[in-house]
Amino acid sequence: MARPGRKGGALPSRPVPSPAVTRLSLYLRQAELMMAQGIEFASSEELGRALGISSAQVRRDLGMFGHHGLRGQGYRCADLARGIRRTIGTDRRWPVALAGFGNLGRALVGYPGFRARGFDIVAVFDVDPAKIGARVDGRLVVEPAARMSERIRALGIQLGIIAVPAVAAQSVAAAMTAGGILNFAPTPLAVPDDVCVISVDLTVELESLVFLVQWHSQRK
Amino acid sequence: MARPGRKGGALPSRPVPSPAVTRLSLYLRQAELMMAQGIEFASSEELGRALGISSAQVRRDLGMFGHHGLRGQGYRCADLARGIRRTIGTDRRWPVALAGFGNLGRALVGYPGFRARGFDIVAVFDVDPAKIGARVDGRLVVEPAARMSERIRALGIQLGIIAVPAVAAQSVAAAMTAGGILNFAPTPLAVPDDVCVISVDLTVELESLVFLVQWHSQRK
DNA sequence: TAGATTGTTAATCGATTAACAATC
DNA sequence: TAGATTGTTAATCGATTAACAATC
Repeated sequence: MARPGRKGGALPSRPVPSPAVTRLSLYLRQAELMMAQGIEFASSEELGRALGISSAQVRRDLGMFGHHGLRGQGYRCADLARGIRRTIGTDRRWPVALAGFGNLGRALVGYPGFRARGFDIVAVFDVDPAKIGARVDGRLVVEPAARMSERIRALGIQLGIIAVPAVAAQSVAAAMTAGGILNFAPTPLAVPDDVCVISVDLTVELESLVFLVQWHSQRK
Repeated sequence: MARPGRKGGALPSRPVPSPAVTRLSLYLRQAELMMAQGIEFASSEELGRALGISSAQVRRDLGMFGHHGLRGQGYRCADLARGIRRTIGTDRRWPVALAGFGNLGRALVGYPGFRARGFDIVAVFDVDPAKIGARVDGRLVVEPAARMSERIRALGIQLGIIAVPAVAAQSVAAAMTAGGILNFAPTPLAVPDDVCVISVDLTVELESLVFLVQWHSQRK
């Protein structure tokens, strides 16, 4: 989603098959959690309660993607998790390229949630000569941004993360010839039609929060 | 959204007055950018084109919050920026508390976009004795998480950021007695009715991206 | 069977778009 | 004035909710 947003606001990317996709990730996580707790079946009511989503919404979302439960019993957590992974496409691992090895880039390389969910950052790029050649996580080396396009092709990478300053983001995006880009730069990105962009804009989120806090306190 | 922010999916938080709020931040940034370029007036068409939003949407969004243009001329960038800041509540600075001084926490403290937009991280907390007492950014010291609640009250802080592991997030949220929480932990948060939560879930975003990439390539 | 819960329909709600009269 | 662009209406589109028959 380019959620102009939720999420984030990317420029040309395609129409999203609805917010249901985002919730699919939440159902997956919840199903995994319940499995780990030894729970075999979860009803739409239980899944929804844990996530703050109505049971009708849960059933509709899951049905929409062909994930079925058993009447009277609910959804088998193991099947549901496996099924959602297949729907999302994370029933295999995805190599990821990262552009920008600043504070945020460093945090993303070390983010445990990515690896645990099937994403491996396998290449890191920066323009800063002082960073190029630096060891990353003990297993990678920061490469020059000028090589990015070539390396992405060579490694068969389809996903990229942009964690560079806003002024550099557009040119980095142009060189990031991947199928999908997760953009953390606070700027809209113009990309070819066949590239999907999801933007995560930290300042926008914090500003939305401030608005909510004020709006909420005024209405009391 | 509690974006779900969008974004994300937070548990009890109130209904959001629509995605228009998120776009307000984008209009603000664009208006500031245009001002910096010496542009006095911007039409809804120009604002929209720069952001990938239709001109009708721009006019409706701005009108909804009482921001008016001049027929035949467009919106005066300076007035628009000032007006949106007032609507959002960022016509003043906001002190922010940060819980969790791991990789992500460190990146957020140094994130230039926050400071530039009126947010000052004025207190940082962690449970790890090895981190407590550490200098942050040359101007702060990591404080013990046990003191968080008390310190937030003493400093009059209304905004908090949670950047701790998922297992710890719920208890941290309970101690974070702020009006609004920006949650980076990949877990739903249950908070009192008068606390707003926006969740930013990095894994969910990357999973949505993978789904989009696949969906997009299948439809060709 | 009785009890529980799905899958799906119809109704509602909300957000977006198209169009154009108003007006600077 | 003529040209441009807003503000707003009505139409459309999409997502959510409520309800319940189907069925395990």
